[in-house]
Amino acid sequence: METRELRYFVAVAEELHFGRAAQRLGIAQPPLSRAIAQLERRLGVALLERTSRTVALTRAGSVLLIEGRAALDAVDAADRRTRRAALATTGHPGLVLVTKAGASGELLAKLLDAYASEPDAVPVDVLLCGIGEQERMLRDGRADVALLHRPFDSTVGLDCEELRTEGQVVVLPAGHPLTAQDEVRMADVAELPGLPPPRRRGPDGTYPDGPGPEVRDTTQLYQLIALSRTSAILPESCRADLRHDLAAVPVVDAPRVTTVIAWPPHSRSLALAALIRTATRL
Amino acid sequence: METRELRYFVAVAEELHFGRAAQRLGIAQPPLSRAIAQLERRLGVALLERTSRTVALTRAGSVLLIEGRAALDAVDAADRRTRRAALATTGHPGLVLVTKAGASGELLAKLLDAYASEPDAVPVDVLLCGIGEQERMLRDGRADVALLHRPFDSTVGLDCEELRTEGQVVVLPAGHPLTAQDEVRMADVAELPGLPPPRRRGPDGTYPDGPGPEVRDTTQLYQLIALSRTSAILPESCRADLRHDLAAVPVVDAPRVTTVIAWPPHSRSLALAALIRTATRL
DNA sequence: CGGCATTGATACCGCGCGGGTATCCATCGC
DNA sequence: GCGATGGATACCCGCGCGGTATCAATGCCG
Repeated sequence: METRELRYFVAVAEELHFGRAAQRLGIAQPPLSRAIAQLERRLGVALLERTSRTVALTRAGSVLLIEGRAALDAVDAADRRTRRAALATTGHPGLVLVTKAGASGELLAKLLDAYASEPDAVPVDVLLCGIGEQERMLRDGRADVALLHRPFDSTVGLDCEELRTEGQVVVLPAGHPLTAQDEVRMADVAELPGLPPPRRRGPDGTYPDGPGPEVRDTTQLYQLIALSRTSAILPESCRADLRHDLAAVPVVDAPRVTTVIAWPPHSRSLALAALIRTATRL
Repeated sequence: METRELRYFVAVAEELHFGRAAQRLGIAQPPLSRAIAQLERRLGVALLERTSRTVALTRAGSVLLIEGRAALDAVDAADRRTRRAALATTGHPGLVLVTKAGASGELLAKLLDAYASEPDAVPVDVLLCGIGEQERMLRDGRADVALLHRPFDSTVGLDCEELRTEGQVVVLPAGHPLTAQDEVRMADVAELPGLPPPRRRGPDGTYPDGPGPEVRDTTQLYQLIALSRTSAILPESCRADLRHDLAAVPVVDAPRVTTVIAWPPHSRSLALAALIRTATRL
């Protein structure tokens, strides 16, 4: 099976439309039809149900969609990491660390500081990305290592080490009545009048339904809280860089959040190993 | 990057010889030289150092060897799992479970029994393989789920659940002086005169150096112990199916062994989920 | 119920690329 | 210095990928 065939199939399976898929791939529709037919012939498996008006996935097709995406990510990762390894010999870049924008700020700063003072440290690029994108970044080679937060992020298919766990706080507009208390419980903040919980983008790029505002990153979130449009439950370390017009109150019975450092399972890079060692010794 | 190019490169990188690699791939040597040159040109990266007498990997080449193998495994997995999914609709096979030959016998039997009596169970093929091969089987799609034993097997890059932990025993020829004791310590069995520890095949297919015999599976091992050529430290559950001419003595300070059920991280199969649920409830 | 738009499949064509053979050139061993 | 070894180069052929034109089946509309 060639990656070209996989790319073609994934495009059709995602669009469920040969014309649009062909457009997305930058080829004409007939060669695409032919390529899919040939793939099915070679596999000896029907992947799509076509009714000349509509296209649907068979059971085998769904399997190939999932597995094919993973395989394409692995190929992309091979490409990117090879290119980066070549640059590394000639000098500059080193590791790419990815984390959620606006999370674990001081932990990250401490880690980068400690690592930079190691004898054979290499430059570390920091990449900030949206919620749930880190795993993909690691899998397709855009990043080498990530800071994740359990239980929010899944560490499925990754190697990881725990760095620390912390409680959570509810972040409210300064002056909100609840800020007078020194602690609250989940029940107290589950349904705050006028402050519905924000809706975050899911892994599929869509937002769940509900009354709260859609948020993409922490800056947006803070601004919306300052405007009294929403509230949020966040790890207590967020207090370190909270805006002056926000206040945080510990939520004693919120699930504890574990910050982990995670990396793709087969990495053999010495620089990565040193960074991880530094992180676990913090 | 096409899988054909990856296969070609991996062959050359493993053989470090264009002629032999071409032979292995079933093509002539010149097209192979060209394909590698083209791959290097497209990546913009030197992968091999050629000196017209010898071939060596560059740093980038080593990265591509590791990452490329993983990517090819992922593509193979997509192929195999798709084929199997198609068969599943028409009837017979279901899940493939892989474990080390001769380990966790009764646990496996209990698991298969319990699962078979579930309402919507599918047939489970059991595959036995050598030490350290299971991870590869899961990654390239030859198996769906495995029983592994920590700390011996690595669960890197896999999802898993712990099933049970147990102590270890030293297995000796019946009548050996130590079998008179009801327990021993690691120090007592570290260097048994005349019974050097067996040498097991490593992940790269080679055996470490040392005085002990090479063993590939448990049957061989038992036979060699019965012949007083070696001894072994094994999980205590091995006592259930020990030959009559062997004896086991608990080793009180040996590391405890954890049996885990492991599967590739992105599986979405309902049958697999049911099997795992059954396993964790045992 | 007939015309039209939509959408996937088929027919056919041209060229680029992968693979083959023959050969060259550099290096090593004697 | 000569042959053997091993990778690169030159050249040719045929398959296969991608393109255009067209067909065929289905759903929508009047």
